[in-house]
Amino acid sequence: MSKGLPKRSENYSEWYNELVKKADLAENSAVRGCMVIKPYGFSIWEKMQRALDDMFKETGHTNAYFPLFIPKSFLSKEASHVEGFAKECAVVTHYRLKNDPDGKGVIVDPEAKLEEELIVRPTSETVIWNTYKTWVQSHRDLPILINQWANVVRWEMRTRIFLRTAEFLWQEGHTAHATRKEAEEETSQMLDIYAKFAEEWMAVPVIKGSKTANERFAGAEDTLCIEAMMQDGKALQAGTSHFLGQNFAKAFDVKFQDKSGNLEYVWGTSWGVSTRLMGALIMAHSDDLGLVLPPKLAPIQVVIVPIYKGEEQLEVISEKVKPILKNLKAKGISVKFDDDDQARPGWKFAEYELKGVPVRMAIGMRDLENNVVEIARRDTLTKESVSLDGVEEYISDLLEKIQCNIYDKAIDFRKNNTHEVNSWDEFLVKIEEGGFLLAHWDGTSETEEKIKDLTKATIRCIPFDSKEEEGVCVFSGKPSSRRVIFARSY
RNA sequence: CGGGGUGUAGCGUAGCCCGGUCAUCGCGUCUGCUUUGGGAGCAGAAGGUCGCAAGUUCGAAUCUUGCCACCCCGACCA
Repeated sequence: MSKGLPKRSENYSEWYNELVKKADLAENSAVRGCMVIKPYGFSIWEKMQRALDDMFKETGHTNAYFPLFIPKSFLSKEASHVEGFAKECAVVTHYRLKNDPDGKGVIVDPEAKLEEELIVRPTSETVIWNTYKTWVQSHRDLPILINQWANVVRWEMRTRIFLRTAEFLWQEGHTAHATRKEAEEETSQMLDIYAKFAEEWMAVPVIKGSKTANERFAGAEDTLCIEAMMQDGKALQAGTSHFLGQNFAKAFDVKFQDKSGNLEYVWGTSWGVSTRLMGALIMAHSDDLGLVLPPKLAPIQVVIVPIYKGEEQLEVISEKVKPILKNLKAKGISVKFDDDDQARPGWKFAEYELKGVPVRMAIGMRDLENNVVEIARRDTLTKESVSLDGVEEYISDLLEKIQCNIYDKAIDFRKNNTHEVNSWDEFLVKIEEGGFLLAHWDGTSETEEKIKDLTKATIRCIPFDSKEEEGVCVFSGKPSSRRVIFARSY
């Protein structure tokens, strides 16, 4: 482990790449655009999965699994859906290899060509709706509330670890309902869950809103999203929830008989968050010393570093630490006692800072004499001496404080980097400074496109909470009734 | 797919312009002793098809050509 991370202020993306590697979250793999998620990184993802999965279950969803491969013909059934994904699909054409006749390794057996080529799922709407068709006949079969945890593949031209990889892990919820209203409610309920997760677990404040037509999911009638701001001022879409209308029901002929005996098309939703959230988590809180993890998602919440000379002192300290470990664990706090003799305290301090462990306790003979322990916070980098009596309570309160503090910090950052702009000149200046711009927009795709071409900024969302307000489009001067959020994004 | 860059020990690098004891240095690893309150010190040791292939040459990490991989910037996207 070499020391030192690039500075965020000097090269943000290099800082990010190095941090991901040095904190042992993930690394690039032999396959271009794909990543190896390492144990430390994966355990954060597992914590995210657990929290989200619990929330899905609480709202009546169950998990299931649909296949990785999709018949090519399925993709072409929903016109806009094909258009959205066709350019980035991996295609399976053969099912067998054979030894190269020239003796060099293996080749694809030309004899073993598939009759119908298979697409590696970029998302599963098509297989799932093709299945729902057989599951739904009556209104009694509805709603269907299913989620799956899976990997998907989108053949991206440019990839970035966690933020955009060719293969990524995610969950995709796919629900079917009898009424438009119910499907719409589901769509917004799931968005609320994502927002709650982002804010309460990840400590990342998000803005809820809907996407413009340009940014909408291919195949959806409406796409809702949560948008977060990263420390470089760029926006990151952290989750999406789609109201599919009857688009997929019509494409796959999914009908049900309602109470009065009429045949109706089913209403659908789909919603997902991915390992991209790992990128959001990293970029929202971390600093030049390494990761800063919210306690609720930290694989190790507290690390105890003994400071000692010789076996005997370590013995004494270990004895004192034992009940603390036990009590913290009893409170559901994950704690590690690092008595590894191979590394010195200073090295450990730096290492756990790099890995974002929220609380560090250092305990040596000097502390024992005074019945105290030194407690250091990762988020503020402050240290203080705390009495050993009732230290477990103290830690448990501190973890909550840290969770709140990093959320507050992120919210302040967003506030300081969000600006209302009212003229095109102002827009051009502010967009270079980064952050979110609240501006009036005339509602047309043409204007949105032009602004994107000129500034690389897109409309991240039309926020739900934006107030009705008369104004004129920042670009075209046409009338507008509410502000939207413009930003450069990941 | 365009434009730029990089490829030398597990990791990070010097050397490349101007071919010849040049394979450099740091981290890490191993051994021993001393250390332990912010990335330890000393002594010793191991570790390399210089991305791959062909060519030029008496001689190639260095020059030429081709290929491969990765990174950055664009087009595309969660």
